[in-house]
Amino acid sequence: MAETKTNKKGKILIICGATASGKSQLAVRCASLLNSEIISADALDVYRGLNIGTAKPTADEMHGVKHHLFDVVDADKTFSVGDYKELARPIVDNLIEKGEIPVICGGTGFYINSVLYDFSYGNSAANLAAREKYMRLAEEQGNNAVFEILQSVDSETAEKLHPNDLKRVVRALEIYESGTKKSDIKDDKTPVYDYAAYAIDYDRDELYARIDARVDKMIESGLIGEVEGLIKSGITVKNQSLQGIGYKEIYAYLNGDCTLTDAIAAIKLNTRHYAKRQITFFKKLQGLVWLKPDNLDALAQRIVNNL
RNA sequence: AGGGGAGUGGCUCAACGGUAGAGCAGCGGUCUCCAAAACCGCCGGUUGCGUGUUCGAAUCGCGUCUCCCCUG
Repeated sequence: MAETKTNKKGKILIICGATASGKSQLAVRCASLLNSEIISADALDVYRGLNIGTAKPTADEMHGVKHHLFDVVDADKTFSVGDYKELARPIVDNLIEKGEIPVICGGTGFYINSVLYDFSYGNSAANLAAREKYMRLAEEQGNNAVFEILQSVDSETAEKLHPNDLKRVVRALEIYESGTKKSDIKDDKTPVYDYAAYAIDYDRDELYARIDARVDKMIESGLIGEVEGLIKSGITVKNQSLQGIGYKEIYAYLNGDCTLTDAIAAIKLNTRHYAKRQITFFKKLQGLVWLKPDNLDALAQRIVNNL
């Protein structure tokens, strides 16, 4: 008998934070020291063919550490948290079973949460038909019309949402149509794993400067060609993959909607906004330690020693 | 040098006699299957400078500085 009282499944290391803060490099060093593997938690790294714009680590930068969840779907496919959770959990569990400490590294907090917690996400997968129906209604009669429907079927959820937050209002309706109410969900908010989480905390100015520099480097490295290639293979802005920062702007440029200068400026700006949202999101992660920038090897050593 | 136009929050612009509005940027936040997405909120100007007219000027006059265009 003597099952340990803890209900946690094991220990994992999370390296998260804003884009361009050095997560990937730090994670590789940690995984190296731990002799473990990295699981990416990034909404765009999962796509094949998106390399430069996503700043995916090169084989060289991986230092022989095994990386998971890169290039697992084609660029014309849709992908969402549910898919992510389904792919990530088994990998994490396998590593734990082997006695290793999996290193989850990424900037998509929403995805990280999906492995950390047992959220049920409304107990219903995306219902495209319903989604389309309500989106059309919103277009024809306005956001409020859709919001009012939600108020009538699930007022509790409606109270928490702003009428203009169409995506969530529609999703709540989608859940309602599947037979449950979003407000009926009572998920346990206890982490499934025992975890340690770190992020590198650059001063805002410095982070923004790093972002600008990285965007310029992406252009130099051939981001435009990468987007051209995707377009040639039939990918369009309608595909999630091309809606990523760096991709949609270059697409607009190639489409003649703006100058290259404008496109580059837009990529930088959107990336800064994105970084800010990431920081806001991660502030909610319990126990996250914000590290002051330092030599990455030293930081990794400290992190590992504290595990 | 002469003629014309413009100077308003970090940027682009609105108000054209009744004590200055907006978009963008910036900052904060939300987030349970599109999350590199979507959404919400907040701060910030006394209007180049000086002077005059007026009960009252960003708005009118004069002077001055700066910028742009045209002519030479």
